[in-house]
Amino acid sequence: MQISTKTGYAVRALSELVLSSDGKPVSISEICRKQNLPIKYIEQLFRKLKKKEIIKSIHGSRGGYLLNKPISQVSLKDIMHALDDDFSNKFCYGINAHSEYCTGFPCGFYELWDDIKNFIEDYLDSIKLEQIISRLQEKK
Amino acid sequence: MQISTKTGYAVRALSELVLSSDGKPVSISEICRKQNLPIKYIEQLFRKLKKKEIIKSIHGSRGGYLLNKPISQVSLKDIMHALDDDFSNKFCYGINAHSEYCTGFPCGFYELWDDIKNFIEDYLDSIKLEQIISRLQEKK
DNA sequence: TCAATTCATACTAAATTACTATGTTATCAC
DNA sequence: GTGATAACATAGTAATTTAGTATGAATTGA
Repeated sequence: MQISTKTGYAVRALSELVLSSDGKPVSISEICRKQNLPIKYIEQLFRKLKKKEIIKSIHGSRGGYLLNKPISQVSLKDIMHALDDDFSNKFCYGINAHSEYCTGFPCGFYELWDDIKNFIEDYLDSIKLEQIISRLQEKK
Repeated sequence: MQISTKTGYAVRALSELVLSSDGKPVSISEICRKQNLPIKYIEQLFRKLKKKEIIKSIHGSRGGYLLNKPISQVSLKDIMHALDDDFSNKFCYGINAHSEYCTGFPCGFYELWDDIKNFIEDYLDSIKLEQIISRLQEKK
């Protein structure tokens, strides 16, 4: 029950993308230089974010990435889902299905875990990149 | 960002403890037989729960465990904290402190992660063993 | 043509997780 | 007082996950 380093990196990288972009694509190397992040790892994360259409890319020299949606329409939930393919499934069913110690599905606790998952996902979905960035700017 | 198997096991075991106890201590072997859980693993978890005074134990033959608080005063947060020593610290600071890719503490994102941690912890603290057990009984 | 970029896959070291193994100690029933 | 049944304690371990690195190919602008 914690935010992963991966999610933390993606949020830092996406924020930097937004702040550095003035309509032109921003390269991963620029983002990683400014935010002190591992280039090859962020490349992987950005490809996943692109697959989910959170960002788009431009190939070649002077290429890079651009946000594909308004910052008010990209949530922490979106980002986490993009990075972790079966985010939702893992939440309960992944707890102990396939284990000999699982008492079958759905067990008596299923709805509990499902409610928790939904509550937390709704909350994470309410946190948009827009807010994250304006928090950063307030601090300056 | 998911509930661990460990937490799942502890909730199952504690619920079984409450349901099986009529004032007398319930042994781990009985709990694990009824709930299909690994005895030696649950022993470890119960020792941690005892250290945090969620349960108490009685040694020897006919011994076992008893809840140490009313079911209305044991929350999911309490259980998770008992099982995972530095639950809170891990949440943000553990994201990437000590990593060469951490930009220092507190970084511009610290308050974001901290707010998320607090929100989720408050929510988990609102879920009491009492509710968990009454959910189980509704289903019967 | 070259440099800068994204794209793709495979590999890997370290940490974590979910256990098992091997005991010791305490208490009750007989 | 002996044996069974418990909790208590620590060490080990196999599988998985995490957070990367390595090595390259494909694409495009200057």
